[in-house]
Amino acid sequence: KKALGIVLETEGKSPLGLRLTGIGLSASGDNSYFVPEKALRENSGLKSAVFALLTDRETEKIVHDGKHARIALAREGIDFVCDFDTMLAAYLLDPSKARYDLESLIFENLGAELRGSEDAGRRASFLLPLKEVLGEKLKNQEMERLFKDVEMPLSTVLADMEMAGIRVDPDKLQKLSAEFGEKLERLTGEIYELAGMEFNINSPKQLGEVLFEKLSLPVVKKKKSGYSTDAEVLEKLKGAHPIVEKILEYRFLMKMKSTYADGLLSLVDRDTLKVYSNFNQTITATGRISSTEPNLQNIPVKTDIGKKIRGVFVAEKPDHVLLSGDYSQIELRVLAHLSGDEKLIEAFVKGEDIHARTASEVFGIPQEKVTSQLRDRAKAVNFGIIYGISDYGLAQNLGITTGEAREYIESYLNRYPKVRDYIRETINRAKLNGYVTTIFNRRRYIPDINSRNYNLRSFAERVAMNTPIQGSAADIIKVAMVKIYNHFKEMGLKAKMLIQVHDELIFDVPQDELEVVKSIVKSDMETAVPLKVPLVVDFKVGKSWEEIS
DNA sequence: GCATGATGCTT
DNA sequence: GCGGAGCATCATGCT
Repeated sequence: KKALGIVLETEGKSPLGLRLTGIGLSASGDNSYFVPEKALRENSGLKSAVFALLTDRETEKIVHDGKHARIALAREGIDFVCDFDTMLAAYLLDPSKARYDLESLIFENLGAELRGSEDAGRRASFLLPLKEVLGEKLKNQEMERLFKDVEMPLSTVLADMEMAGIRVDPDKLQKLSAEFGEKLERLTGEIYELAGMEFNINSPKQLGEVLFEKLSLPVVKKKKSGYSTDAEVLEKLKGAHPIVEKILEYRFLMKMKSTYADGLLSLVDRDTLKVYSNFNQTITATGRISSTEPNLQNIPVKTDIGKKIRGVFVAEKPDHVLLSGDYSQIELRVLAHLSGDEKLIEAFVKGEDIHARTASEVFGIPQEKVTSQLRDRAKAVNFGIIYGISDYGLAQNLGITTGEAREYIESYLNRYPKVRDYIRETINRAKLNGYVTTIFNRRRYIPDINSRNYNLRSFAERVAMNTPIQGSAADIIKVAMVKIYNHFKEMGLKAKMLIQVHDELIFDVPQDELEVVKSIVKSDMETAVPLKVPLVVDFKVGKSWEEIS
């Protein structure tokens, strides 16, 4: 196979406004070419030759940011899939870096310094040598399969998700915004009345002065720059003055209006009535995907008002529905797998209520006698284990003393001894190697693990134990996404993957495809990676995201 | 216009 | 002094 480095010049924002303005090509060493926009706009022989090259099976296509390239070329009618994405390779080699721009990679790996004026052809000439260096490193670190079989194909899946977009109902959003706005106006007046003055409620500084100086409320917590006024503080002050509850409600409604109602409205495409999120593959240190503009991974779900926001996301057409498939307790199942703890494995094999089972174990009572309060505490302990437990954090979360929290943790680790072993071994591995890994050998460096600073070291230890769990769960859902995408394509289905929210996938599905799509998604998600425990996926179907939450 | 802190939303 | 991983908004202070 002949290798070809490709650098696209583009203008505009992805995916709708993205325009191709030039192509740099380099087949080997010093030979590089630049195809300007003018040549791409006319039906020249050059243009068809270049476009043919971009889909040539016999050419190994090397690109920096293949997802972006796929989106840019889709507008030109090209179904572009690259063979080696240097951005993804660099991300796997060190997922904690702030940026993965081509210029830095060329400097770091090849020692060449590019001046700003270099054209796309010249930049393309570095892609082949860069690929050699990064590819060799991936091979040495046993990440070739993660790269070739997971991340590379996933970038195609994500590109198509970004281009698909998600349909919203702007009228519904507009009404919610107005409703929030009216309530906020009323609250603003009431807060000014109770404060005896007007001030900017959105300013933590001014709010702190009103609460703790003018109204003399007790100071619960301080921040670097003064009083803390966060929700945790306000909850404690609830009984002290009627203004506190009003402020809590104001904060909540302001969040709903500014971030969700108005924020979302500003991103709706007026022609398609869709939002086109960016699913970023090289941001998180653990291997998760992130989402921006809009962030579709933090749409409210916990409150009734929040759920109304989800109600604005709808299926694309009248005869389509939204389908969600979400992994049940994937991180605890990954922990059961990684630790090999017999009792934890048994709980999942038997299909038990895992939090109730934990409560039974930790508090030493039969499962039938577990109250909802004890179950909630056990649930917090389970989260604590996943996030890298600290007695302080658990105590904070449950409103108990650190001593009690320490007892809960000890009890848990005594009941699940191999989880204790697993945590100890993981931290030791981090200290020895300087990094931890996931089931697919994804790697994260933990530089502070041997720090003499207790805080830094403790944080690093929590990161060391959390990353293999969160990262392995990310590996699993990524594999599932690639499988599902390929199966949809093979079967010529119209169903489209729209959103990934860490342990959940959302699809737009024509009604008449629902049953076949559901069975594909179920088997691909549940058999994505064989673990020592079963993977269980729950499904919901509805016309809006609210209905499937 | 840009960076940072405080805050709050998700999994 | 602090639970893991993110992103968006507003206020504020700086260039």
